[in-house]
Amino acid sequence: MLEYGAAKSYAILRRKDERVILHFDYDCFYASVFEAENPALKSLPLAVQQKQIIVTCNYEARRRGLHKLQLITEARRICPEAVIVLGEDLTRFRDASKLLYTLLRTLSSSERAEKLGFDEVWLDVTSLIDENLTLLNKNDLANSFFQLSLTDPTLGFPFDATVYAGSVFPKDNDSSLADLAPSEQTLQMRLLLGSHLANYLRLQLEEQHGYTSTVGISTTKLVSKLVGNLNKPKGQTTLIPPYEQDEQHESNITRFLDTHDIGKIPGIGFKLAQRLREFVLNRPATFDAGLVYGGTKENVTVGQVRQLPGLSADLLAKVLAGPGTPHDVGVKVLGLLNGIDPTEVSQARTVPRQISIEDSYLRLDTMKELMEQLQSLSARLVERMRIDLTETLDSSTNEAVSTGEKWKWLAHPPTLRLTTRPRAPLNEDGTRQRSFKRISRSAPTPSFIFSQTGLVEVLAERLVKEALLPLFKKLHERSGWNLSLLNVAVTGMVDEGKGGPGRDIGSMFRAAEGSKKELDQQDPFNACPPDEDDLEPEYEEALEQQEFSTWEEQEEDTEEMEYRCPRCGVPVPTFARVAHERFHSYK
DNA sequence: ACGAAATAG
DNA sequence: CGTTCTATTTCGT
Repeated sequence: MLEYGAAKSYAILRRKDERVILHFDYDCFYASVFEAENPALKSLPLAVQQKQIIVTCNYEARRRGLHKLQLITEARRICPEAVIVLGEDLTRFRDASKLLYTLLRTLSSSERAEKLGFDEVWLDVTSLIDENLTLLNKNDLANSFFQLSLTDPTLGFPFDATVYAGSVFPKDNDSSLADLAPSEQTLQMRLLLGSHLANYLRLQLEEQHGYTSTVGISTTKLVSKLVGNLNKPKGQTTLIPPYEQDEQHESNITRFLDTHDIGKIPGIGFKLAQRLREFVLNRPATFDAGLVYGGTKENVTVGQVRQLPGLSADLLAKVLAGPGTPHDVGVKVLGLLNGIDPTEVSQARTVPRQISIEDSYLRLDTMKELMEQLQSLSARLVERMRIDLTETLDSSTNEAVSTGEKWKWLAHPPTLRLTTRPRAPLNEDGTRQRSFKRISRSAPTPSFIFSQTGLVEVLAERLVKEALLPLFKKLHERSGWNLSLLNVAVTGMVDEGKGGPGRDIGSMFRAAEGSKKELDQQDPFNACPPDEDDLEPEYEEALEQQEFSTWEEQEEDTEEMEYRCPRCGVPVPTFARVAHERFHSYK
């Protein structure tokens, strides 16, 4: 954790490129979901509509002049033969997103798999890459085999380790491997392995579920996400070394980032970009309204900011200061400009942190209409909670029989929140404020909404009366409200039944991929494996799930062939492999 | 803990 | 660029 050299008032940035991170972006995701449901659509121009706009369209439609955020009327005029489907119900997208995410997480055995929206996933595949680095036969790199599993050496794919899979940046790569410093050569090999893993995973997404994707491969979330954009759709790009700048080489990271508009950098949003542009251009804020699609705008690049004389974290902190700005923006942004991003790919969660349902209105100013809308939003919220926060109980288990319950809550959100956006709030003096800001109030979540017997509609009605109306009164004590938005949310969910390591399927994978160094330091003479009776109850469930999710691809191999643990050499029967791995992973 | 703000798809 | 409907993180209190 030494990305930033320690210093009081200024920070010295240091590269740290010890990870391999893949960033997946599913191509025109919404359109692909409809194509997966109905493959006949693949050859047709297909667009997905929400309200009055095309939110995305397939590449056949793009060839005919359709594009994102296009008005339906315009789309119809330009391409009357286009198939336009409604995509306002997000359920199918949420389901497809989960399916693909599960495949990526399972195949890469990655503890760290982070979703952004429905169509992006980061994988930190460092452990898997480093394992495979040690398995390479340097005398026959062209005929390498990438092992996806520590326990099953046959699970994986052959590949040619003398070349990258897919595209690289920079293309005109003139520096040969031998020119690079040893650390850069290692990085080169790790990224090369990453490119082949990415290629394999893209193939699996397409073969198993029919989705094409675009991938970026590098050492940080920042760069992996940006570099993927160079070859889309259905492509992948690896940002190749050198990453570190020295006398002979310019850093490819800097070379790549410097041409980007400042606002294109993830983490530099609208506000920060505006302040940076203003600072570089040395003139008051530039307007940002009224731009036509594809129109020009003030272009300030990462390179322009990065190369400003006297630039420091302190200077950036002063430039970027404002209400709500994080205190470490200076260091963070200076890092981003230099392609340094220590942000970890976060662990897979079993439940989201919050669920919210909202709707917007042209006018909402009567109590009757308010009650109806709160009722509708509440019902949708309870439905979503039952989908996203529960796990269906197997009717054959004891638990279901003893409790008579149909499902188990995976989380109990402690907080209920009501948010509104007043359209023209009336002050005491009768003047009008123009604001699109949201205001909210929250309260403890009433426990009755976790009822398994209550009808959604009934629970929703009670939620409105007992919890939401009091919150609404807190928000709008004075009369004369007129709302343009209502939002009802439950927040603060934490993964339950996940008290410590080894208590969920995710950490089983994590354990199985734990760092090689640690595993090698285990005492090889320890007795193993432990009796199944000694395992925690969660083990059985985890074993079943793991078998299902990682071993189902094997077509044969149902024979009892003897398998010896690669760590300690003891024979381990198939059914006990997970337990055995676990034994090694925890001291 | 609560409410707002910033960022992102 | 905007908007809509989300979701996450972080700030100040």
